[in-house]
Order: sequence, then C-alpha cells, then structure tokens
Amino acid sequence: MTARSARQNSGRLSVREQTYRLLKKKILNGHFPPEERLVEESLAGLLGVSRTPVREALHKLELEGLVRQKGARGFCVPAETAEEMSELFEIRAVLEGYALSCLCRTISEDDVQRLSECITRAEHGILENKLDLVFEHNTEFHDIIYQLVRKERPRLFNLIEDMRDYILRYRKNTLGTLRAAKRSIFGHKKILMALDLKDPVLCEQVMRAHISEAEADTACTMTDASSADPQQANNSGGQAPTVLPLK
Amino acid sequence: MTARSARQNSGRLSVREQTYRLLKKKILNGHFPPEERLVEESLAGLLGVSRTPVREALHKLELEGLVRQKGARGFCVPAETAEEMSELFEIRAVLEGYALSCLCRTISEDDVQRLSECITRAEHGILENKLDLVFEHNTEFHDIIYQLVRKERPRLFNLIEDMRDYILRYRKNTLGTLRAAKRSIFGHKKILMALDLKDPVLCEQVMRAHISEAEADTACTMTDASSADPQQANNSGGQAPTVLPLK
DNA sequence: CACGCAGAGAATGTATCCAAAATATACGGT
DNA sequence: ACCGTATATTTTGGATACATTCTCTGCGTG
Repeated sequence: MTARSARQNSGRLSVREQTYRLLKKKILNGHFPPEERLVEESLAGLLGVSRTPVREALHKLELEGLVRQKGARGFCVPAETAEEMSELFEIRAVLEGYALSCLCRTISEDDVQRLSECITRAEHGILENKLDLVFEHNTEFHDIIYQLVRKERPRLFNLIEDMRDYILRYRKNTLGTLRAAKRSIFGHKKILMALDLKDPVLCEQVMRAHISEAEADTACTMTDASSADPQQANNSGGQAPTVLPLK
Repeated sequence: MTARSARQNSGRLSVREQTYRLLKKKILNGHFPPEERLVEESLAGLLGVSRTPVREALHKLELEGLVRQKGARGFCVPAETAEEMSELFEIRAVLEGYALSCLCRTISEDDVQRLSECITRAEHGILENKLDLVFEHNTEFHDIIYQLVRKERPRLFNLIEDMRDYILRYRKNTLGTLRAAKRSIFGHKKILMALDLKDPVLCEQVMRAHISEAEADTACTMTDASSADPQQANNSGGQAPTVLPLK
C-alpha cells in the first residue's frame, strides 16, 4: 500500500502517531489479553501499516509500562494487578491533590462560578433521574479544572493525564449508579468549597479523598472481571485527549 | 557498517537502547544547545549508527518532553525555563513526599538504622571538612530510600526517577558548599526522625521541604554561571519555594 | 524413556531505499 | 526594487529487505 503520508503540520496525523494512539487505546480498552504475544507483523497487518510504525509504537508503550518485552520474542500486555491499580490511583490522587492546591491560589471568581454551575446542573440531573446528564456535567466540572492545570502546570498536567489513561485499563465497565453519582457531586461540592476558601491544604485533602472514592468504585467493578469485551475502537480519526470524569 | 546486533537477553544492550540512553544523557548534560536543530542523519553519524535507532530514540524522547518537534523539520531541545525547573522540582517534592509517607508505615528498624549510619558518616565528613565524603553518604542515604520505594511502589519509583533525570538538566554545576552540605544533613535528620516516628504527614512535610531546599540551591546555580558564591546557597533566590508544607 | 543437540522456522533488529513535504533559493514579472 | 511563484534541496516518513538470534521441534543417543 502506498503511504498516504500525513505530516503533523497539515492537520493530519502521521501514521506513526495514529498507530501509537490506536494501539494504546486498544491496550487500555483491554483488547489484548494479558500475557498474549504481540507480534509486530500481525499488528501491522491488523492496522494496515508496515512494521515500522508498529515497532516504534511498541517501544514507546514500553516506556510507559503498557507493554513489556517478553523474553526476546515480542511484547505482551502485562497482567492487571490490584496493586498496580491501587498504586496508579494513589499517584493520581497525590498529583491531582497537589494540582488543586496550586489552582486555589490563582483561580478566578469567574471559573469558580463556572464550576458552581456545573454542580448545579448535575444536581438537576439527579432530580430528573437522568444519570447521563449528571455524567455530562461532572465531566465538564473536571474538564474545567484540567484546563486550568494545563495552563498553569503543563508538566503536571501531562503526568495527570498519563495516570488517568493508565487507570482506564482498570475501568472496564463504568457503571454509573445513582449512589455513586450523588457521592461524586458531593465530592465536587467539597472541592469547590476548598477552592473558594483558597485553602491549599484543604484542597489537597478533598481531592485525594475524591479520587480515593473513585478508586473504591473501580475496585468494586474489578472484582467480577474477566469480561472479554471485543468492542471495536472505531475512533480512528483525530481523537482529542479524552478526559473522562472521575465517576 | 555491519550491525553489532545485541539482543536484550545476551547481556548486551541493543543499539536502539544504547542510542536512546546516550542521546538522553547528552541532552540532560546539555550537549545540545537549546533550539538547535537535531538532524537524524547527523546524530546517526555522530553515534555511528543508522537513522533508524536515532529516529526511534528521538520519538521516545519527545514522549518525555526532552525534545520537541520543530515545525516539520526535525527536533530540538526546548530551552530551559525557570518555570519548567520549578515545576519539575514541585512534582518531585510531591511524589517523594508521598513516597516517604508510604515508607514510614512499613520501614524496618534495620533500615532506619542504616539511614542513621549514613547521617553519622556524613557528619564525620563535615568534621573532617571532606565534602566528597558528605556527598557520598548523602547519596547513600537517598539510595536506600529509593530502593525501598522501588520495592514497594514500582510505578511511583519510576516517576520519581524520571523527575530526577529531567531535573538533571538544570544542575549543570553541582557545587557543594559547606553550607548546603550542612543544611542537607539537617534535612536528612528530619527525614529520619519523621520515619522513626512513623508519622505520614510529617514525612510528607519534611521531604517536601528538603526538596524545596534542593530547588533553591539549584536555582542559585542557574541564575548565572559565575555565581560560585556560597552565600547564595541560602533560600532567598528571588522566587519563594513553591511547594507548600502540608500543614 | 529421557535428555540433549542440531536444524529449521519465526520474529525482531538494523539498514537502506523511495516517496512526500516543507523550506530555501532563484528567477521572472510587475 | 520587491514580491510571488516555481523548482530544487534537505530532511523526515514509511516500507522493505537482509541479518541475527531465539525458540521449538524432531531425531538420535545414552
């Protein structure tokens, strides 16, 4: 096949980048059974590219710990462990807690107001018993915060984004119960309060607690795992960094 | 040139890995002027390999933020900024602070004793006015802690290691003044105390403070190259330590 | 029957080749 | 003299070909 070369300037993504993102997404979505051999040529055939971009993607993913060299014979996705999940959530809690404590010193009244409105709308969702609405506005709440972090602490933001990605692996079935939704909104209220009080220590505390709750929820869904869900990742186009809500 | 192929099994490192490490080291040591174009072929010639490992190394380094795509024409090392350095130290302080707070719950009496001996030996170095001895035992102190973190929190350890690497870029001239050495040992004493008390909050506090001090030292050496002034090792380098104490 | 060695096959490692794209330069027109 | 366009050069993007090495299997021997 002739390479429809796509440079990074002309808006299109290079094959290398597409391959990397697609493989990463597939790994995070659990499309590859743990410990199964990942053969460059097979993946290349699967994605319709040559071995070169696949190889580079695998080595980049190795750097992130998403694949591991299996002896001298290809790569594999390491098995999921409860320890790993717990550690990832811990790190995320620490990083996001600190990020929030940074934010509280610089956040504008305007942004506080926007966050407040997210909570209000999410609560309306609860009253109308529309969990998808709650989900939407909870996501918006977090997105606002992430954008602020990105603006002020780009490196920290990258790290947080990575942690969120890695955790995705452990969130196969994101079931949104009413109970979890209510608890999430309550967490957001506390976050908003800490921000409004401009109390760094409180910010760190409430964010850590909020993420610990998310961890607990995820741990629950993980107990009855082994759900081989061959859901195809059909988003092959230019995907934005999908920032998911905590809950 | 014929490939001296070296697989990962036979003890030797692959050319790919060697290239990546060497390039990374060169970047961190400041061998490449910021904003200067890094041309794949030139680097390949410089390292005596083909373009392939160089290209892969550059893309891995891009993932780490150590190089950046310059338009559509190659890579360059991004310029050093005070903000970046500050942020890296912040993140490191947060991560290592949390790591220490984890450690204090599981550390053995034996390890506490070993840490204590490091401090004692470093203090002997002070008395004998041998700064290299102090440096050696201070390093040992940290190494012991890092090994413990690695054992209990492998992901956290990786992140911390990365941050330390990235910071290396900003520590061109690691001048060890007597004053800084003394302060460092004092910091280690506080760390040991917090560990011994098994107080997670205190652990986090003292470690963050310790790393903030390191940041201040580094910031001083960064302001201008000719500042070999021991007085500037004090914590008054223009910008306040950005890492807040936890409490 | 088991253990070991050897050969074949398979998968990765590395290099080279070709194509595409962007920038720089030169030439011509206004 | 200046600006725009076209061409050429440089450099990266991607694929393929070749070398290397590891593993698996089969056969022979103890």
